[in-house]
Amino acid sequence: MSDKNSSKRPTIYDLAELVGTSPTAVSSVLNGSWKKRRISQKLADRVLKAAQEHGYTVNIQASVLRRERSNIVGMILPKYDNRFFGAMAEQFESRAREAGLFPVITCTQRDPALELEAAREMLSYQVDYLICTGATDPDQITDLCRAAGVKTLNLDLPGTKAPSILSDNFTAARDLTRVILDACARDFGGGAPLLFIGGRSDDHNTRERRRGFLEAHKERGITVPDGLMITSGYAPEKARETLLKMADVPNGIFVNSTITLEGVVFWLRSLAPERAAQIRYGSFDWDPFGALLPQNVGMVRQDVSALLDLTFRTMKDGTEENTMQLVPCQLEMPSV
Amino acid sequence: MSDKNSSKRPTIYDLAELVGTSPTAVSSVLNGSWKKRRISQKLADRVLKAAQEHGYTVNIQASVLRRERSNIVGMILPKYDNRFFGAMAEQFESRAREAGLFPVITCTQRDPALELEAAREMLSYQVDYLICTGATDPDQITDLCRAAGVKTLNLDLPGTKAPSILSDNFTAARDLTRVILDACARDFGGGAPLLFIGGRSDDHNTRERRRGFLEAHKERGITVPDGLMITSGYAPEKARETLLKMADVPNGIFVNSTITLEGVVFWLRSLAPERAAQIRYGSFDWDPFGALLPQNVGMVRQDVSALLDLTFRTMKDGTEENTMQLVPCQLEMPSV
DNA sequence: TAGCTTTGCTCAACCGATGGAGCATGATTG
DNA sequence: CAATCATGCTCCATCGGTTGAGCAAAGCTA
Repeated sequence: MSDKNSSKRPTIYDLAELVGTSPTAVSSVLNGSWKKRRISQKLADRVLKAAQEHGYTVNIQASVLRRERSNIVGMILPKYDNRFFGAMAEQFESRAREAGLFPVITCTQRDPALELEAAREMLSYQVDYLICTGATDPDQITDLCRAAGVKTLNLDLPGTKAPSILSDNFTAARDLTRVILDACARDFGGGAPLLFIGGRSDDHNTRERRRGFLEAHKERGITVPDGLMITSGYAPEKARETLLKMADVPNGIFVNSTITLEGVVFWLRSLAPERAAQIRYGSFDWDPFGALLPQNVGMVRQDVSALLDLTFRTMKDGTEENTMQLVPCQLEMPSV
Repeated sequence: MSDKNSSKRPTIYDLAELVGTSPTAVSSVLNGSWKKRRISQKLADRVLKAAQEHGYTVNIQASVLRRERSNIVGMILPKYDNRFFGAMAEQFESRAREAGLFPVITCTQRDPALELEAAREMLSYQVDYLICTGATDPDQITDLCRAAGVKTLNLDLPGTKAPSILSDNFTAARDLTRVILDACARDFGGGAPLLFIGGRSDDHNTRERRRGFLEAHKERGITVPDGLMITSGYAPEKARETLLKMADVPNGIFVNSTITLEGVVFWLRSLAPERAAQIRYGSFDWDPFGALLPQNVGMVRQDVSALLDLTFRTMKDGTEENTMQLVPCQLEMPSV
């Protein structure tokens, strides 16, 4: 006993011996099933006291191995490098805990191979449910998990084989575009059409935002040439290089993510102040500092709470159908 | 067999039956110990093929339960809401994977109770090692883990009972303070002493930064009144309220984190442009957009790569001694 | 060809928690 | 007073993978 305590964690067997009872009794006291098992209050108290004193923590591996459900919920996330994903991670964790579940998050660097590997790892952990956030190829993950009897949900990017929950990209993009167009009209008496920069043309959100972008132009009878729709990735450097090489950058820019915005803003810094003053932009995705930059006229802020509310509700429902639920975004305007 | 496949994941027993061999052989092929166990290449190939075809993934719970080491490394992190912690999380994950370990990260909202709960949860997962990042009370966690035979390491905030790895807060703060003082001297011909805002006076990093701040003043023969050292937390709102209430805000401000900077910048926005133009600040912690705000004269960027290099090296060493290793920071100046 | 080594595999115990089945008591009922 | 029931516990198999021990067959040596 004492030698065990010295370096190893106590198990229910150690506690049972200490208290003078059976491992089963200890287990049932510690996992809360003791009333059903007709363990006396007196014994329960003694077990709890011993557990407390010896710093007992359940061995999840053993527990999960034996049970049918693990109560572990997994989330895969592309990155931790912006406020949206950061908030998703934080809120996912706290909601899961509230629901008595164990959250496990892993980040996949927007790499399809890593996404699959991460999904496999989650299956290894015996997750009961997997939330795929911003996955490049969510259907492949859904297939993998379904084969293992694990339900999945697509968050922020839709798939076709499991429920999807996403922001209403179209409407938000249209509204943001209107705001940028208005700002250009107000400050420069023109400036349309705008430039659309960032994202990938094969990604659903980018397509929806582009649709909203075009819709706002169409409303005003403006046509947008193909050369003004630049969707060659989210990377800041890409955006910056593109802008540097571009002969005629429009006055107004629709930036498709805060990560891309980094590149845009870097480019802006390289311009002569007079030229820079002739630029207005808005971005899809919110950042507290980005919101305060001088030429910024609006940012779309995704509603993380609402997205996760819906996510947990859908998870509890247990739906496996290919449904798509949209959540409105907030449009944040500079409070100048 | 077939009915098992329909909803459940295959186990080594299923594969053994499929291939016509023993579970032991399957296990050893799949975990790489088969050469030592003198399994033939031929059998190994057949097992691997079957595993591939049936989408086998190991049950980590079972595997870890039996082994002495779990290869799981835990990290607790206060928040995901800034670039520093985001980068720490991403790089920790990728380095752990490179080393063949399974990373598990959880965030604790700067809440001491949650920190303890998270540490307990990590023990439940049988982590081999726990990295406590920015923990409020790291020693308590070290005690808890040591009782369970698990080594810990304190990252970013030091403890007294386990190795600590942190940024050289003193030097970086002194250098940043010099930069702000220089900017004020250049732009306003004075402006000293500066205001120090953000952080907690009971937190080691804040104390070190304050020491560097005072040192830079002392070099120039400037004394700083107590009223200019405001360390009532990191929250943006606090900083903003404080500044709003303050009678005489100095021209130069040392902001102790990007989170606090949010409050400072918000306050700046509320000033008349002429007044705002009379302010210069620098911040401890880097943010790409924060770096571009007009009155910003410098940001301290912690060297995440170096911090994690050292962390993994210390982890491999297995030291348990109370040592403290410092990593220099980078000082990023606006590239105007 | 007996005796030894190597090759290629299987057996069975085990990790820690869980839950169905079961077994003494003591209390209650007809 | 025997039969029934409630109480308070214990026994044991089990989850899936790992590992030390062991065993049969083939190869090699003297």
